[in-house]
Amino acid sequence: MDRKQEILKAAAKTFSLYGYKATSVDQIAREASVGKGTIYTFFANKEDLFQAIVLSTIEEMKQQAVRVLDPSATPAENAHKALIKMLEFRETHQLLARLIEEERATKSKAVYDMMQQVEKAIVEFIEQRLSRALPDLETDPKLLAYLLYKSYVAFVVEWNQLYEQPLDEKTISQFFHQSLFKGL
Amino acid sequence: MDRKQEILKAAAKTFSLYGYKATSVDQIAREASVGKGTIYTFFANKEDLFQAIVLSTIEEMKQQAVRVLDPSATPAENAHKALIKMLEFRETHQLLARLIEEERATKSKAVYDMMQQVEKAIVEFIEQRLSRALPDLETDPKLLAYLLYKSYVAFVVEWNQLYEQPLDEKTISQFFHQSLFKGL
DNA sequence: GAATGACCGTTTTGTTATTTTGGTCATTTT
DNA sequence: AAAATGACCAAAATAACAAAACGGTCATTC
Repeated sequence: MDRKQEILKAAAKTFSLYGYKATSVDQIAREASVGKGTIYTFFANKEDLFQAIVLSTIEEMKQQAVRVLDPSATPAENAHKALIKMLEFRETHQLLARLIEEERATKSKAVYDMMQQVEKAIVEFIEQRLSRALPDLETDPKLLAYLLYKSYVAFVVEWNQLYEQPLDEKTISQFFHQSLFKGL
Repeated sequence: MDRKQEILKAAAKTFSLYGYKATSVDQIAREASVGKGTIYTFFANKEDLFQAIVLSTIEEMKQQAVRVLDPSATPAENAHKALIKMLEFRETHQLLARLIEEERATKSKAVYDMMQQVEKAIVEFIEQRLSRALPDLETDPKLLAYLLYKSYVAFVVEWNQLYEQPLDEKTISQFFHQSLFKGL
């Protein structure tokens, strides 16, 4: 395996384990069995390397979302499935889960920026699927995708932060079909 | 004016000016021209006093929301008006604006809890208006109110955190009538 | 020419001394 | 007698400083 891939692998591992800030470039170099200077021949700086890791994680997430799509299902059902899968990925994937935790605990600009990229990727994915499946929609697909994403986060992730009584997934999907997806 | 009101007035003023954590009980006592001990004859502790201030602020917000309702308007239009007004209040009112800032900058449990109460109050207000205006709704009004609140926050407050291109209020209200309010 | 680690200025962390804080309660004021 | 008060206390926050760790560079090595 070439050195760049070795570095990427080591960085993904250590970032996932300790988070962005708590991982030192020395640590990554040691894990990759590479001199520290070598890292800087492939990446401009620590954040640039971080960016590369996050980008490939986003690709992985999108692939998982594609895999869950069903050509025979309605656009609404596919949007639902894709969103649920991506939100699950966001909370399950070692790196992303670690970054969410790190963002809450500290207030690192770098981590915040990366999580924002993840958000944008999800919205963009939904938007593209939406405008492909429903080409002559009167509403702006970007606004619609953003609304769907924010609504899913609100119900799947944030509901429990505000209310004791948890919300099971059946209730959520039923409610969404009664409200959000009504006009779709 | 009696001492309790004097204390409440002083606390509201200093909390609004310096935030919760940066305001000391001594400071409030001085501002209220009252001995520190007197404060503790009316309130169990600093947070209890804070709570009282926030509760009355919430009442003020709800009153402003009621004032904006129009009996001859549709339930959707009234929900829209009330939400816009309450979100505006949240960002305009000295105390709440200060607390939002404080919550972002530090991670104080007390401030977080209070802002959560504000959120709950907004959702509850919308829920009550909704079930009064539309008594035989097939969807749970609490879920609907929560969806509306979260959607308005997403578009009115959070959109600019993710995208450069700002969203004018006309576009937002038009979009909501095409999507969220379609089934209402 | 690619890889390296000793090296550098800066930032973060650990430590201790000092100050400020929320809350109490014996005393004073009404 | 009841309400008000501020000196007082343990605990928490802050300041000041030393020491360690950090991201990034670059002369040297491979």
